[in-house]
Amino acid sequence: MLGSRQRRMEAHQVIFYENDAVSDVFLIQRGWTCAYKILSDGARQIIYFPLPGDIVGFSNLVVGKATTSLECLSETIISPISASAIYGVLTSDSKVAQGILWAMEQDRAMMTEHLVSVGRRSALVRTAHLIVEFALRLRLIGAQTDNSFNFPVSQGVLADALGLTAIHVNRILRQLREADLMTLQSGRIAIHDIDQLMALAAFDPTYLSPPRGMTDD
Amino acid sequence: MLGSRQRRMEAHQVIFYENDAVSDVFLIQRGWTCAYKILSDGARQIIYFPLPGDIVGFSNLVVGKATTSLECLSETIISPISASAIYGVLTSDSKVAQGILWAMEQDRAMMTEHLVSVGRRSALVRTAHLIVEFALRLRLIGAQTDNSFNFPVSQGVLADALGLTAIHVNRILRQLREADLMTLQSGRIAIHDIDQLMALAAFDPTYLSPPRGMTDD
DNA sequence: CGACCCATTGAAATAAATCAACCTTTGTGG
DNA sequence: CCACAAAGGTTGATTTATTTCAATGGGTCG
Repeated sequence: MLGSRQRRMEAHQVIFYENDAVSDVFLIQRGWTCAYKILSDGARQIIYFPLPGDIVGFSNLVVGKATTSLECLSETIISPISASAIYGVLTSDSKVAQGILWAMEQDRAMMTEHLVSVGRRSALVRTAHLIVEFALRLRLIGAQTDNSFNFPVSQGVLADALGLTAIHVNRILRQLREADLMTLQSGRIAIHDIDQLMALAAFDPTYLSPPRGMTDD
Repeated sequence: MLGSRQRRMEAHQVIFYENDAVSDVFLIQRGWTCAYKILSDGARQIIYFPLPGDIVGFSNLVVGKATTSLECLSETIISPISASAIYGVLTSDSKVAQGILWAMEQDRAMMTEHLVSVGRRSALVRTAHLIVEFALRLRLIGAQTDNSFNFPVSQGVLADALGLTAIHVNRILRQLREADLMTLQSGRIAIHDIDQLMALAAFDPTYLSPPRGMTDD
């Protein structure tokens, strides 16, 4: 079965580095990770944050090596899936194939939003947008019951995701706190007013939900 | 055969708008296009520029509607490919399936670079990077023989791609011109020093080339 | 000819980065 | 258990990149 093999990893461990020879794809079973690139000047740009349920590294399949690095932000459980398993599935079970395509699309949709954020949203709106995305994704996978959740992401990491400096992220978080929208404290986010936060971010949640007929609803 | 049906479109025509019900995917046969999103404040973020040989709109397949808009920048020829054709191909011909996965990856790789650009590269470097990407892609598809090429992209459009204002793009282009690296004039880019331009952009071309065993080399 | 889009340039304003300092928490080794 | 280092967080002052505002000129198309 897809994803039966499991590997446990610690925070700050790297699942793969850019350019590593990997053809496996990884299903995140548990924990927070981030996919990023390092520039020649050492700057880092996080591309997106794979969470449980996400499949990461389709690039590996096609290219035979990793095109981004993937690092654990918390203790994490992953299931490697071999290239041949994926190809096998693509050429036999069309229901599963559709699921995989959906995962690819999910991926892509988040990258798209991310790009829109970094290119055209102010630091404040951009940050709010990412936080809302996290909250909704966690709700979708059932990892968030009340309006708060663990958030093993330092302000520096957040900065790399948002294309900002850690210092500026800190100031933005203060703004969000002082506006009573949300608080980030000791590795935990508490959302005080999700509606206002979504309004601030002009957040359109449709890109996060699977299409009709995909789930059992 | 995939891509035998052809549609001709004019510059500024829109192939599909975000949220249009389309399940087709499109093979660009000829011309320049751009995929973008419009924000609620009217700002536009271009996600990437599909060129001939690219397949656009895998999202359509999975979601059943377009997740970005796709517009022609020049006269363009496209071939619609139905969802069923894609699925059919995915479940029979694994050689073609691999090609399609490669196209998806290509897409993704360009988006990644784009995101890295907008998040972490200066306006100058970012602009240079995009121009170099164009030059190399055109060379790969055989559409560029000497060191210049048609470029039906206004400075405003370029700005939307780079997350800058048209005015600033203009100033950046002046810098590139005055440094004798490249010139953009009346819809044509002339590259004077590709090596220096690539050095400036810290351009790593590997993400543009198909993997070993994919082509006939 | 007039309208519109695109390109260009200057000056002023602003968002975010950088520089610098200090504080808190966490983990580590003596 | 304390001392210390290391990482992360907070805040202020200054600088810089980029935007915004404003104005002008060149094409092109009806």
